[in-house]
Amino acid sequence: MRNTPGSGWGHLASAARKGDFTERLSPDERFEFESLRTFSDYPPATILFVEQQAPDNVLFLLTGQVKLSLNSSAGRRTILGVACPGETLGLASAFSGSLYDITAETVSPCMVASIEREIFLEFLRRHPSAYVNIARELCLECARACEQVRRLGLTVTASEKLVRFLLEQCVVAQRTERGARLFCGLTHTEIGECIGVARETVTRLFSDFRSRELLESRGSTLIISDRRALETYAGIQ
Amino acid sequence: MRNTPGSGWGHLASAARKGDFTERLSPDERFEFESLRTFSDYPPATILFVEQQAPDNVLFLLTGQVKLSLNSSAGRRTILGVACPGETLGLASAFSGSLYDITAETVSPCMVASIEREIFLEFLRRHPSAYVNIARELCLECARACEQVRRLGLTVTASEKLVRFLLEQCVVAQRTERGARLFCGLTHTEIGECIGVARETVTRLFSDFRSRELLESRGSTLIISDRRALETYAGIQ
DNA sequence: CGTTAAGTTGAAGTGAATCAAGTACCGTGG
DNA sequence: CCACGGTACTTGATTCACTTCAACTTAACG
Repeated sequence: MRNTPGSGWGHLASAARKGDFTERLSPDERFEFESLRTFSDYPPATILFVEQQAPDNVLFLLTGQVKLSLNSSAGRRTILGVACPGETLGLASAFSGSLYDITAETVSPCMVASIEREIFLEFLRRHPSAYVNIARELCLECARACEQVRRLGLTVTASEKLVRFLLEQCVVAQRTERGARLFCGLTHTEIGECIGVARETVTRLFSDFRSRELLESRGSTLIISDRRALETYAGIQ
Repeated sequence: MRNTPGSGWGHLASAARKGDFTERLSPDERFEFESLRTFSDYPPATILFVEQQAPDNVLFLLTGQVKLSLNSSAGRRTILGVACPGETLGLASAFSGSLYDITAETVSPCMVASIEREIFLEFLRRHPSAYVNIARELCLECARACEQVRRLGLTVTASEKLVRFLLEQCVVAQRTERGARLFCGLTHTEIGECIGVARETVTRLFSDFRSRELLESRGSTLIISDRRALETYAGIQ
């Protein structure tokens, strides 16, 4: 289950997440907005910004996937999720001007549009209607953080955590005759960081699920034949 | 440590949190905005809205404290925090129109202003400048959720969780000659739900801390004489 | 083809949950 | 005034799910 660029849930989830800042701008506004942007390309595993850093720019992800995480000084980490093209990155901090509370790291090669914070705020002042988009994006950020609180705070056992996590991913899975088929480009370490359990526990749970024929996994591809069986095994409902 | 109405951290934290929706509205806008509101009074322990409920109204907390939590169908709960006067309640859901992802419950007697969602959105359409306030409030919601992810995901031991939680509260504590003095109107059960540990563990940790003279507690009042000692004991830094 | 990262599996240790029993406190009403 | 019920807090004993450590295999990549 290696971390092949572009193999994350990201590109699939984009349909569900669908952030797009230029939506609902008038053609004029959109033209002006786009003229303010500068573009950068980043290879995989590039840190775009880290916690405690001051936000100088507002970032818009155009292509690629970006891993959003919270890190402790003790080296612990929790992954909030993977941002998809169209999303803004760390907008809550960039807008409010407070230090970033998350870290953003590219997973695949990424193209990012960037606008200097002050210029962006100035644009907003001149075109308040663009705030609709800000608000929508901020709602997405809230929802993402809430999801993570759910994952970490409302689950008891490790298997429940993992099963819930997998079922969340199923909303973007392909339905096949064998069951829901989904592509997970995250390593066991990263899955562990998503749900707050140790790497080895993820491995053990996967092989446990496999031996009980609750799922099949080959490489980054998972096939969940019987959602219901998985749920009941993990003690959900 | 009983739950006396009005004795939560809420009224103290309000200085730090300071949400106020009418800020940065022109006098005219403010007048119109205020004319749209209807008012309600609620006794303590009233549920204002629950998860999965559709947001029909946008709520503004005028007086009192409101506990914000996430609940699982299995009866598990995690408390995000306590909203203070001036804050909007569940704005991310109310604005986006998606089902509430949190539950709001009054802690003390509360006065709440309410505007029908459609009317509120209409007001926004006519006065886009009011979006500044929306965005600011949404940033607060994001920050609160992120804090909770930190509490749940980036701490290892229960004592670390509790110490970090207490130190967070210290930002609004009174400095006395004996140390930081703070008022915590939450029960052990609720503290446990804040940091994700069992009620008994909270009790044990408090008595442990007390016996090591890391803090004093009488009723709802806590005195932390030596922050540094607490931190090192919990393995922080 | 060697080096590094990811995955796998076993054994051991432990922190915290759970269960259980008892105490302290508060308001109410006889 | 005291018995009563309810809630919160306290403490001990037990259990177990998960972490940690360690050794090893497998896969990726220059």
